[in-house]
Amino acid sequence: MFESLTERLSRTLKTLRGQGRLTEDNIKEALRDVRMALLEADVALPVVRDFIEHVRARAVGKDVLESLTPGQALIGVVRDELVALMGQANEDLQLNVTPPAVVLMAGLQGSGKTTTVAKLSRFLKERRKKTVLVASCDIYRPAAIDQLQTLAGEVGAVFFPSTPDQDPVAIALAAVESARKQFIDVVIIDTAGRLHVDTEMMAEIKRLHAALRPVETLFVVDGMTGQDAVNTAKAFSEALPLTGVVLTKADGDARGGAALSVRHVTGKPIKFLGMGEKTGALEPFHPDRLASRILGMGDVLSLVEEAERNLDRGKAEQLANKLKKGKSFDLQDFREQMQQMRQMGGLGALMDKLPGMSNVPDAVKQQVNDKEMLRMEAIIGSMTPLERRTPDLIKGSRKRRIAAGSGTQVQDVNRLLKQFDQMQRMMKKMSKGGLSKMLRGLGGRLPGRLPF
RNA sequence: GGCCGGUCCUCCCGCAACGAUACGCUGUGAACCCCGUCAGGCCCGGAAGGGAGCAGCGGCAGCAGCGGAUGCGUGUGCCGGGGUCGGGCGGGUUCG
Repeated sequence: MFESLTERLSRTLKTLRGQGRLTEDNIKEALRDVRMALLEADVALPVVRDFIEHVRARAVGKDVLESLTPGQALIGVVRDELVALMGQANEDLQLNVTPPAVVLMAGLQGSGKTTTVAKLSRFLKERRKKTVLVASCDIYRPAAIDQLQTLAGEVGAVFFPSTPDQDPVAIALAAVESARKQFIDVVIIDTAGRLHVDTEMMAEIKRLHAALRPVETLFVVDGMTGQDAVNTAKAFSEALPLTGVVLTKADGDARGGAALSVRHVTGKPIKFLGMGEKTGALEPFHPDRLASRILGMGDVLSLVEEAERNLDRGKAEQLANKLKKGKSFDLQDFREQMQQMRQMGGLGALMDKLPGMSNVPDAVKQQVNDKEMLRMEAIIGSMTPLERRTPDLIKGSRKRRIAAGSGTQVQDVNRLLKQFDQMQRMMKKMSKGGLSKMLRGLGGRLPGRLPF
């Protein structure tokens, strides 16, 4: 995400030269480039102007500490200002009210509202241990109700049924009532979306808001629409007391203008980022982390959190023990590691968060993309348990079978075996040289997995 | 010479024993050149949909162990019944 912005900024800041302290002169050019980068990223003009001004004010006269290049010093300032721009700290949902806490979702059609409802349900359920009830007030599009029902089943939320002939307000009130009776913690109300901001819809959502008095009113907006996203957010925030914004499709947004502008323009914090189609792909919005990420410094913090959450510690230890006993790392282990990696959102998400990855050429990134990994898993999946344990067994006719069964070529199987071989050798070395130390920090294993 | 009884040889029937088999159970099972279901991955399609199909799983063939009917077989049997040619032994009286 935000690749093009990241790329532009890091290039600019890296080339900054000068000595001793930052002066008006030596940062002037750099700031002009930063400004260009931001504008290209579709950040709203007033936002850019303010931002540059702030950076200039703070940067000028700032001493460059020893061992820092002026570029690094400026990065520090830019980073701080980015954080300030996006809202200091992560703003959590306010759920400490008499249950059920009502969350109202608003947004244009196609912004990903219904999906976000599902993602949010899952998020609340898995990470906050809340019970969730969802209801759709989108009476204009019956398919939306069905869609929500399906998604609710997937994420384990209670679905409150509604039909197109009901009044949205009636549905919403009934849903809240039902939740109260069932002692459900959170009620999420999905609303109708329109292609454009129109008064009728605004009236309806105002009615809903007045009737429900929701503790959270979240505005869902498609990050890829850039300036438009900011404008609609502004329109909504004037009509409704929004409590936060959810920026969806952030993974596909190379520029990031919306993420940077929304807060400044509307005064509302971004609370979540939607990072993909899967129901688990919702991240709390951390301005500081995102700022680091944008500047190509990576987001190791999120990465570690993610790892903590997704990696199976038991399995990791099992593997460690196995290796310690002198058993070799086999294809089964190889596969498990790949699966765990995919649970963390795949290589793409991983590399996005690792520092310095913006310097890795795209060609290399593509070489080890997620699709490739999926195929590798498929190849291993086509082997018998015996073959996974004893890869040496795999010769000509077996390779042919495996390739055919996994929809790949024999060369692909060969490549996988070769990669595995390298990995195995590495694991052996590691087990000799204090593997436990390596495994203590789970993060330590990650680089070892990259097959190049 | 004829008669009767055992015996030996031989034949038939039965019984038993053993063997092989049908079958049953349990385990194992062919990586693929076996079947079913086929995750993933693959293919065709704009899509809706189709299709091929590895692993797994469930089976089948195969293999091993256990049980084992009818029927079958047997250089089996201090077994039972019967037949017969002959050998030999014994009995005994009527007959020549």
